[in-house]
Amino acid sequence: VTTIARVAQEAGVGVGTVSRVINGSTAVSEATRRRVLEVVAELGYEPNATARALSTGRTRSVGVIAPFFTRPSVIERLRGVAPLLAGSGYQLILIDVESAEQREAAFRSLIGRVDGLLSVTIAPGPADLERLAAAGVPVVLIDSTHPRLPSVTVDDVAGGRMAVDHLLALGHRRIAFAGDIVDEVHGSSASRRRCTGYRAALAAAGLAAREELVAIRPHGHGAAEIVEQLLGLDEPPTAIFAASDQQALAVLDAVTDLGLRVPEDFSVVGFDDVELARYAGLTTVAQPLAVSGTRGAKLLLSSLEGSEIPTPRQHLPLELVVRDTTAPPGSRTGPIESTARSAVVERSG
Amino acid sequence: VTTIARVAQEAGVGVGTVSRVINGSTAVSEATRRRVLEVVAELGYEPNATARALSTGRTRSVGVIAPFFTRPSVIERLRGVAPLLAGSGYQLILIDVESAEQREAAFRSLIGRVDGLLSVTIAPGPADLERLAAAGVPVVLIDSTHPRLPSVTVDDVAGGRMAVDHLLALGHRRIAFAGDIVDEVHGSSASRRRCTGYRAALAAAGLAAREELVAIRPHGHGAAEIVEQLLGLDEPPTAIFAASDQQALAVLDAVTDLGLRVPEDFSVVGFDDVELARYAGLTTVAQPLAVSGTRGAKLLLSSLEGSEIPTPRQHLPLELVVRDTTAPPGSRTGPIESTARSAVVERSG
DNA sequence: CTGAAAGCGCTTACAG
DNA sequence: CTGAAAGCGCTTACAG
Repeated sequence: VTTIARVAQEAGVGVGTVSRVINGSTAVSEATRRRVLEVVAELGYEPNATARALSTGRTRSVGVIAPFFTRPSVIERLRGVAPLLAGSGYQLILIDVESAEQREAAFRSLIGRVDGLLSVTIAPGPADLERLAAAGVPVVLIDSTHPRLPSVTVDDVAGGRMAVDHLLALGHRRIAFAGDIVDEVHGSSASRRRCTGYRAALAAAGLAAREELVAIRPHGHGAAEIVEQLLGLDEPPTAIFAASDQQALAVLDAVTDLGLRVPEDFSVVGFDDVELARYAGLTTVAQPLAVSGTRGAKLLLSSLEGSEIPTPRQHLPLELVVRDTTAPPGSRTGPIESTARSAVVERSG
Repeated sequence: VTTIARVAQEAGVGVGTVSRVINGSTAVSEATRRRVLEVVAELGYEPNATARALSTGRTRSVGVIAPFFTRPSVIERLRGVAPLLAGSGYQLILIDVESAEQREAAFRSLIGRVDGLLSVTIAPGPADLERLAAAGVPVVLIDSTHPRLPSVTVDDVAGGRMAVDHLLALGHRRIAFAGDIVDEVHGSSASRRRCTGYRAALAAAGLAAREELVAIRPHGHGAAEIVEQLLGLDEPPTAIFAASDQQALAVLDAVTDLGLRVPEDFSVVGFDDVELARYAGLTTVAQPLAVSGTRGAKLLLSSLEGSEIPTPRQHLPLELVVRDTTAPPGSRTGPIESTARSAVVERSG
């Protein structure tokens, strides 16, 4: 591998001079500049980014931390950040967090590796935050907040209310909630906030919250189980609000497998408005995912440039998108028949 | 920020000793080991990855290069690689290529930044390849091949044949092809190979290829235009094979917007079997995307460990998945009516 | 305008 | 078992 020393030798100059022409310093005579550039091209020299980073203290890359970054909602956020980053000359280091240990390691492993951090859904703990601050690494949060960090979020509580208000307006009275589990890996308190909105909407309608209608599961898993359980109740719900489209889509599948028709027999509302939701015809609370990425990236880029951030805590609007999975409650009110139930048992077996 | 020197000073030892305990060298007395570890914890010391990389020549990270990595098909491939990489302790550096310049810079920018490279769809050029080889950076290709590089691919030509054979078996005779444009950014010769399969299937059926039925466009764009053009022909096609699900889905939308019913009036076959395809009920040629990522990652990890790679060129199986967008050709044979056409004009205006 | 040298924060033979 | 020192490949004051 050709190094700067090799180039310097070949061009008959000092390494400092080579460094200067590479970095576009003006203090170089046109003649030497030309000669050095010639040698660089000839040798196909490319400066070692690691050495450069160590020397300058700048890595020219930003880290993006996200739990399960291949989830559709995260990807749609990334669709917003990638172009901005690419345009700014920063490299994108993606840290996928899929376990508690990875979450633990994520923030510390990035110190000295990145100039800035974009953290989706999860936020650094106090210790990491201090380290990050000491290292001068700006952090921007997407889908979570922190008293001392810029963030771009959405009003999840209001979103939850929107979803349930829609169901209430259709005439539903027994409305279930399917939430994502909140653990240290996912850290999705968004699900919890949406549940708060769910409860608030019910309360505002004068309806008592019924705990047997609230089901919390790891995201995307156990939907069949949830549905089976809910529909097995003496007074089964006629509709469900899922804290994410992923969850909602899984519920939709499970309900359909049970032989119920959506929305005639059962209504489903999701959250996010992921691309899939459109194809599935899912009624959902839409949040501008790509925009959240763009905004987050912009905030980070500003911090990186040392600019003042005028509005460090940005809120994005929510919108209810009514499609084909919600309707007034149908005639079916009792528990589902045994044949349908046996279908579930088969499935989970 | 605390450095190794600070820790050494605080612990009253040399930096070499600190380094040794951090790296688990056995040649350290239990007493000093304990003391150093104490100081490390107390100061919250984390070794600087950049300095470490420069010193050892190993970055402990691998680069993944992909054009438009947020495309569903690429994401599904990444779903295969992320867990493997995370499990191996390698960091994932993602290089999104969205322009010719980025493609140009992608490979060279990674030298000295990564220990290995996973390249999706695009392959390094001769110059980059040489540099990579000189730097000792192993490269593995996914969805493309190179005489000197390990790769995991699929038989696109055969896939194209499968799609068209299906359409032929249904009775279609005028079958169009919608391909992704092949440029230096995307470099998707997959589309071209699938077109080869398309032609081969037609030829095998004794049908002449009609060039006016072959449309090549940038992926995901211009589907409406393609459809309008095709259906405006004197002898319009009754079916289309799209080189990707993304393309197929766009075609589907365009056809539906024209007031045609799918599959009664028009059949559509895609390629990939992306998650969306299932929800859209798209008939498609399924390729194991996640598996391609897993295999690629495995190959790379093996190279990184210096192991011999038994089968450097892996082929994954293809499978036709028949869903709701294909059926025997219906009665509609003439050009579409003017009312329907005006709808298109509106749309593109 | 240019070279020699120090320094970035580690690791690792080399002595002892 | 441990310290001092060289070296990784750059950048950047500092002299000249």
